[in-house]
Amino acid sequence: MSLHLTTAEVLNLWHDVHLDLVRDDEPDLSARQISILLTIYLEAPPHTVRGLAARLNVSKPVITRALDTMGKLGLVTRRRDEKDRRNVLVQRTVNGALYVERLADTIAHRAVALGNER
Amino acid sequence: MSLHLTTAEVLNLWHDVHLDLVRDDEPDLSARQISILLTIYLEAPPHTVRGLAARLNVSKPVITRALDTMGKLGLVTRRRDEKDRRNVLVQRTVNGALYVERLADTIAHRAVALGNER
DNA sequence: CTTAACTGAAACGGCTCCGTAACGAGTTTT
DNA sequence: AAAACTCGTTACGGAGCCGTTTCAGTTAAG
Repeated sequence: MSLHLTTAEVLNLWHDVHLDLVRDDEPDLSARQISILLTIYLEAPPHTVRGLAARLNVSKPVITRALDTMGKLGLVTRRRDEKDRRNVLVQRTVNGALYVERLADTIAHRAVALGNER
Repeated sequence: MSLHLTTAEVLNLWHDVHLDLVRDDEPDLSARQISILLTIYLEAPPHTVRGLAARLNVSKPVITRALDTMGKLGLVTRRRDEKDRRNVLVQRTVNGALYVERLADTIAHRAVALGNER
């Protein structure tokens, strides 16, 4: 996939993808959860609670709770850092990778559809 | 703005924009609210509760509540349809238009930043 | 004119998330 | 060894959103 996109088209892309996300049966993640998930899957590890909180400019409990929720959904896992046992390392999972991949597919599909309209 | 975007870059765009949305002080809209808002501002009127519910594949109370919330935020307004007083017509506001415009700016800015990385 | 159909809103109980403050475990400092 | 510090979690009251059901107002059909 490789596309030209204008400002108006990017807004349409935002609209279309959100429409798809709402329409499917999967639970909608909040903006914060999406940010956390994509940070974990797109940026280089290690990822700690404190680091994620600073990166998103939110409090640590927000991260803890989001990890709780996404952990139940199987999207991420936590593990103690043996080097410094105060830290918790947030790790990727197969399910999480699949989720991100599906999101990418949804976006790509909608982007291509937009491109074809012209 | 006019850019080439690969699949991986679109995913990064999703990440970056959500990061911006989380970091600013404005209240984060849910995926459903975003869908409703953009449907109202991008698609041709008239927009009714029933129509929006069908378009998003959700129940009518979901729309009613989202309109309540976004109404308080000044993003949309409701008005009775005088032709058929059962209907409620959802209308755009100046504040809502500004919100959508700012969203477009955020996306565009991040997209351009992505393009410059290459 | 009465009845049926349709629209959007309100009511209810349940679940999630929020922000703040406190806490236990682990580490570093003195 | 004790104090100070750091990290992530838990506790608490409050707010928002959810799905379902119920309702009042309006229109169309018999």
